[in-house]
Amino acid sequence: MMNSSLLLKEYNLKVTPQRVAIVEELYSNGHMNIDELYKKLLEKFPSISLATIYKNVNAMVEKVFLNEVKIPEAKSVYELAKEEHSHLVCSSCGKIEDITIDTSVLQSSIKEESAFQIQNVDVVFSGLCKSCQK
Amino acid sequence: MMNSSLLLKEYNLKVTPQRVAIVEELYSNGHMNIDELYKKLLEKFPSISLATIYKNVNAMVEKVFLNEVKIPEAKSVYELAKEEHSHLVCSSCGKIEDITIDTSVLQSSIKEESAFQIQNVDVVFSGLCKSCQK
DNA sequence: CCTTAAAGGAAAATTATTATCTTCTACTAA
DNA sequence: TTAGTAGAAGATAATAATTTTCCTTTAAGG
Repeated sequence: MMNSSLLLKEYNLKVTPQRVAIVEELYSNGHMNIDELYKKLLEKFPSISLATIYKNVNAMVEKVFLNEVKIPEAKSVYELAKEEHSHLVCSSCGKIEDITIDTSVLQSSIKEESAFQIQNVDVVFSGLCKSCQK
Repeated sequence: MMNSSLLLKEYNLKVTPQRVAIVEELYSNGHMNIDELYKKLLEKFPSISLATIYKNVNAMVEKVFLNEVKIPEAKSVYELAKEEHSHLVCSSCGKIEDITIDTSVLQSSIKEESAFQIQNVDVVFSGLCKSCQK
């Protein structure tokens, strides 16, 4: 269970039923693209507009309440912001999982090779999930 | 210097002046998005169509002659396929650099945490390039 | 050369995203 | 509580991005 309204308020987002639904969908599904969100919300709000999805997702990404995750050969998905983590994507069924890995190892190797001042690391693993391995 | 024609042939892509130009632009610029490619090629081929860029880039990606690189908060860029490597992106000026890192460290930590069978890892570092640090 | 499969270009068709406008609703301050 | 208001929703149009179609041209092999 989660308190979506409270969360939205903390991020200075006005609480509306549509926004609450977006948050709850993402909470229970983990990662969804625009289309999936739209189709899901249509069930609850038969007259919801796709523009509403776009506007809200964009607003939430602005506030860093949601993160956009870019996946190789697939549409971007969105997730509720949380501690830093990486992603596992099944190249067969598309399933996405979170995984926590230690990226500090990488950071240090960068320092030696490049003059970049690193602020962030995005890691996406592609492979086969358990059920697609068979 | 490089032999674009030969390369194209090796990938079973018919050699046309437009394709040669795409390869040579990518060879000298490293990473370009569709728009940048289009604008550059327009200089050489004033009547080139944007569809030609799309069709060729897609064809080359299919043949795994080009790779699409998805960058956070930016358009995808394309690069000539080569040994596995990661990317550094300057969040200020957009500059993109290649970097070789050892991702095997990550792979092993996955094995412990997840049932995924990893095939590939994409890593994108975001930060400030040397000249944007000042 | 000649033939042919495939590429280029123009334009149309799709798809994705954003903007505009009106109506409605969540929040604030009296 | 209620009235006022900023901002959200919905409908629709507009714009942008990408793909497809169709016809003409061209690269490559015989």
